[in-house]
Amino acid sequence: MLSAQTPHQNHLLDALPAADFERLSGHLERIPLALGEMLYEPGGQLRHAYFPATAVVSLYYAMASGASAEIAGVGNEGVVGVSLFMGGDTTSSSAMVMTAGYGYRMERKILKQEFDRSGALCRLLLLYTQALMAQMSQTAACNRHHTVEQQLSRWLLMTLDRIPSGELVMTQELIARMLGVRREGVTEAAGKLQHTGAIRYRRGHISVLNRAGLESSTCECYAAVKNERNRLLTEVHNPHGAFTVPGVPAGRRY
Amino acid sequence: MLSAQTPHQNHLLDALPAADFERLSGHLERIPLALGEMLYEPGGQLRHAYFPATAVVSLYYAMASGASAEIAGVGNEGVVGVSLFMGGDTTSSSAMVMTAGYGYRMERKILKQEFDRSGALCRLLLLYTQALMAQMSQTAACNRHHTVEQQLSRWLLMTLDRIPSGELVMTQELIARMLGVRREGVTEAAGKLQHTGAIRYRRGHISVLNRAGLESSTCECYAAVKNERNRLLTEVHNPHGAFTVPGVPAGRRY
DNA sequence: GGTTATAAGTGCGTTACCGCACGGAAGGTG
DNA sequence: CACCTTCCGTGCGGTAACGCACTTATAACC
Repeated sequence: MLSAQTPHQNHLLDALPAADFERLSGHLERIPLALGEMLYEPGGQLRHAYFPATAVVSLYYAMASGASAEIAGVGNEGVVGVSLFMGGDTTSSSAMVMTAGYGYRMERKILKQEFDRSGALCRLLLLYTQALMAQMSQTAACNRHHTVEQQLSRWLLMTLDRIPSGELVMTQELIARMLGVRREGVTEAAGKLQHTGAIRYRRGHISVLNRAGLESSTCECYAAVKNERNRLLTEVHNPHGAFTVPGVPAGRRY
Repeated sequence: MLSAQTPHQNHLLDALPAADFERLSGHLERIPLALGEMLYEPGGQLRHAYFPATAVVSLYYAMASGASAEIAGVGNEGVVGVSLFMGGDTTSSSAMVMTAGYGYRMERKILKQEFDRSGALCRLLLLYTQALMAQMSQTAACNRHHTVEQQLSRWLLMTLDRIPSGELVMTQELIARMLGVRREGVTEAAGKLQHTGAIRYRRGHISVLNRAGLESSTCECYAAVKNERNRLLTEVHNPHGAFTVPGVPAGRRY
């Protein structure tokens, strides 16, 4: 379980006022999330919500043909399982761990209870859900109009923003499934990015050498999603803002 | 304003228990919605939420290049302006009336007040928002994998489900902008559908002659969105279910 | 009823991506 | 070290959709 002194590194949890956090901390279970682990599948009953810390999770839709497409990614900025508090309990999409790491999970019942208190967590969850919708919208538009190279760059940048290091453990095959394109298409696009020096590739590992290079290769969608999230969740990125409780040592939040 | 005896024909409003509806009816303003009318634009401050009755509204994203892509459609099953109660107040997408008709609008402040009561409307709005997210997800996946003809069929079916008649007043140009494809692409796809006898086209009017034909031309996405919406909002389509208040004449709801 | 704006159809070269079938390389395993 | 699985690179024909230029039709308007 989680102590108030631990830097837990999920922005939503971090943004909670001390009182709310104290009430919940005993119900937050720190768990490892392994690459490829399914957090939920279509129609399955969700039992927990997951707050990623160092892990990154993909929400994607699997078609009848076997093809798939990522809807949105979730990392330390958000939570997996919004349908728990939205009331639907499950979804028609799937959630898979794309970058191994750890996170915190909370039981469905506890989350619902807390949500129904209409307190800080409720407000944060709703705001995050709107940010998630913005990401979904952008994904839909991006799928329609942008090239594989642009989308790959976007995907790398968004994942990079969610992990502590500059290295992604990630096969092209998996990226291709998420982008909903051929594996060869990813190979080709990644080759171009490697050629310009933006990334370096070696068998399941991508090192980002030049962020600016990626940013110039991507489409407007990356910035659009990021801006909208910042707008909606400023206090989450600014923990000494509205939610800071007087008397709490500055060092409590990182 | 709206009397409780009026069949208002928005499923969310109709699903409200009598007590909740009474409280709100004075704040619901029946308004015409004209083709092409913008209900909101990116970053603009929303002042009302709109509950379409016979009108159909498109939520879409406009890219810097001028290209656009529909994110989701909203008709009598939903509400335009979820960001009002989600807390973000505005969005990065736009909302335009695609089929003229009428609807009901409610002031932002009133909606927020009611939402914060955590009553029936709150619950319905959250469930609808999840259904909207499912639609967005499906749009993203559909954009990635399906042909223009499949998407056109889906689009026609979804619009058809939201209007009383079998005739859509709609130019190919506008459909193309919403699907994010070329106008010629729509011409070609519509030509095929007309050839098989599914629809009939004449300068800005589409008559659906054979629903089953459209359904066989579309992808799984149409049924997926519809099923998920039914799952989430069953009581909305079954007004004599959970929300029916004893003592209210059966004829009150149509 | 002739004019005009708008909507819809057509043709053609171009392009991005697909599907498939390989060959080759990296890295873990016995 | 040799092996073998997994991952990555490449080539090639096929195709859906694009961009552009243009014609034809339809309805509305004076």
